Amino acid sequence: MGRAPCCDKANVKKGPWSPEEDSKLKEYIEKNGTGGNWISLPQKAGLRRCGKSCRLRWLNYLRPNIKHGEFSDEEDRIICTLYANIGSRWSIIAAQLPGRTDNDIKNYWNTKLKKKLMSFLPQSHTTLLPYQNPTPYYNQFSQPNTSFTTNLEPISLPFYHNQESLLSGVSTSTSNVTVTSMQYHHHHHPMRESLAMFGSEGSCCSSSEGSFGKQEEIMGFQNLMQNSNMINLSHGSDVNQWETETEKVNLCFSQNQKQIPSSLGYDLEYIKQLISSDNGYLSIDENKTEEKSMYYYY
DNA sequence: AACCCCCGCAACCGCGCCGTT
DNA sequence: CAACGGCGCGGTTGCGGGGGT
Repeated sequence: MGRAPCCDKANVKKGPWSPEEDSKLKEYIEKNGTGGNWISLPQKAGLRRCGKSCRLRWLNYLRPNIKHGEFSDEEDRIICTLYANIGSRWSIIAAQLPGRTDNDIKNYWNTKLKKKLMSFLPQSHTTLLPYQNPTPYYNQFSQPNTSFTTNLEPISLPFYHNQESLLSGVSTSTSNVTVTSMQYHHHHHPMRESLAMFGSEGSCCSSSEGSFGKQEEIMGFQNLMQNSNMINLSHGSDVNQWETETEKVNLCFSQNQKQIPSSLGYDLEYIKQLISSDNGYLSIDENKTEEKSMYYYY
């Protein structure tokens, strides 16, 4: 019992777009807009294409102000910073890079940037990563949360799907920008899941048959970021800022009528040790209570 | 010159969410 | 409140071009 196909696959052209198809689509949308209905658009525009295909072609290639070509160092830095914090949420990352599409960034990351970065990653950073049973310590009723600061220009993460699912707030503190986001629980959340891995004994992994899966990659990447000078993920040591963060997170939770799990189960000391080691990037203030630390990451 | 392999990118696909009925 | 249709997202695929042998 699969989902019904979105279009008549038999009568729909697939594969690369011809210049004629491009101009038909462009002309139609420039004249009429998308009409809020991609499914019926191809027929109206005289195209034998699936609506989804038209949408993709328009968004990734035909719409105005699309930037193609080399990514700048600044763009690299933004991509790396955001990937380290939110993972492969390409649409959100793309929203911070005017003219770039999520597809572009995804391809760029997978083919070039990741390799570039991993070439900086010492072997030890991939082998010492504690990969243990990724038992989720959050439960389905908890709203995962991540909070981080960067030295980037202020950015505002877009509300995602709906406000109950994702709350985001941006506040500035001196030269730093603090971002608090809550993401709906179905989506992968690298920080949450990375931390969830730390906690328990156990050896089996149900999520990936490979020896170095997605989460390890992100963890390794976060380690790399911490140990390089590419970005500074340090949290401000300002207590007021911390309080603001906590309030913000609490606000998010109260707005959602959600409960923070009473016992998250991971070894906080270990995490602290890990994160605050080396040159102190992504450091956690020793004065912060365990409870606050939990709020901070969840 | 011919073949093979690798890489990059455009496009496809499946799934989850949301709004509407 | 459930069913349905449409949209958007992230992962994956496959084609074409370029470099190496």
